[in-house]
Amino acid sequence: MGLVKTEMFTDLQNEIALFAKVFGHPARVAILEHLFKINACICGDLVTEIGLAQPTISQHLKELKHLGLIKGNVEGTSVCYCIHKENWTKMKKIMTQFLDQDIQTSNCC
Amino acid sequence: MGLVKTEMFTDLQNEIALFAKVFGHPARVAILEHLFKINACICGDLVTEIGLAQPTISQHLKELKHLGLIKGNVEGTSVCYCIHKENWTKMKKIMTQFLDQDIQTSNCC
DNA sequence: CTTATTTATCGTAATATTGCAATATAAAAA
DNA sequence: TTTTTATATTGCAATATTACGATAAATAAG
Repeated sequence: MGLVKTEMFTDLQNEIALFAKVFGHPARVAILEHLFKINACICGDLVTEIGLAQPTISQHLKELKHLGLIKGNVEGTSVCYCIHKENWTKMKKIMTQFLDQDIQTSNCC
Repeated sequence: MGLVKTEMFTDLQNEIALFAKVFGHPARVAILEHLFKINACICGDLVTEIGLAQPTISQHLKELKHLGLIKGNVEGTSVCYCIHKENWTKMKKIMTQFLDQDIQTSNCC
């Protein structure tokens, strides 16, 4: 099928999965790391920085933007992208809570 | 293509993406949450707990096990699964470092 | 040994993702 | 206005993922 049955899960579980999915590609990880490193917003430099074709980068940027993790600012012919701080912080809270679940002493294994 | 060009990225970027990808499905999020909640290891109860078919759950468990995040213990005809603590902690460190990148004041956006 | 029980594997259909060439769009420069 | 530059969109081929029925494998129970 290739079709996720989202209706079987809680909103939070689906939200965690959506955030995780967007981090599930190294190009998007690289894009985000670069946006963090180059504090000043970067546009098409990402195409040369990452090694992928321009349409591919554009598509990855679109997904990151769609989830609200980055924002883009049109500057002439180019577009300046940067991290959407508030949304990043919100996302971080959700993901950290998931990762930080208490590991108690287990009975088996 | 549907083919990720992993060779263009660092080992760390690929590792982050792999961990994130496994969290990118709500069923696997639900499985992990349940394993954390039910401290004692759980086997096929996951099939009834989550609503998916047995082969589907088995497949998701396999992926989690393959990444080392859970381990399974055979107990008679059933298998007891639980969180692999050490590996979970290692993973958490890597993911947290990624999520905790410093957000400096940006120039645009 | 035979039969249940539980989990894993195989095979396959439906859908999603990735990557890029070609092309469209939009704004700046000439 | 025409041309250049930068980015987005479209269309498509290759591959990956998801889900599950059928079935295998392995152990327990009778």
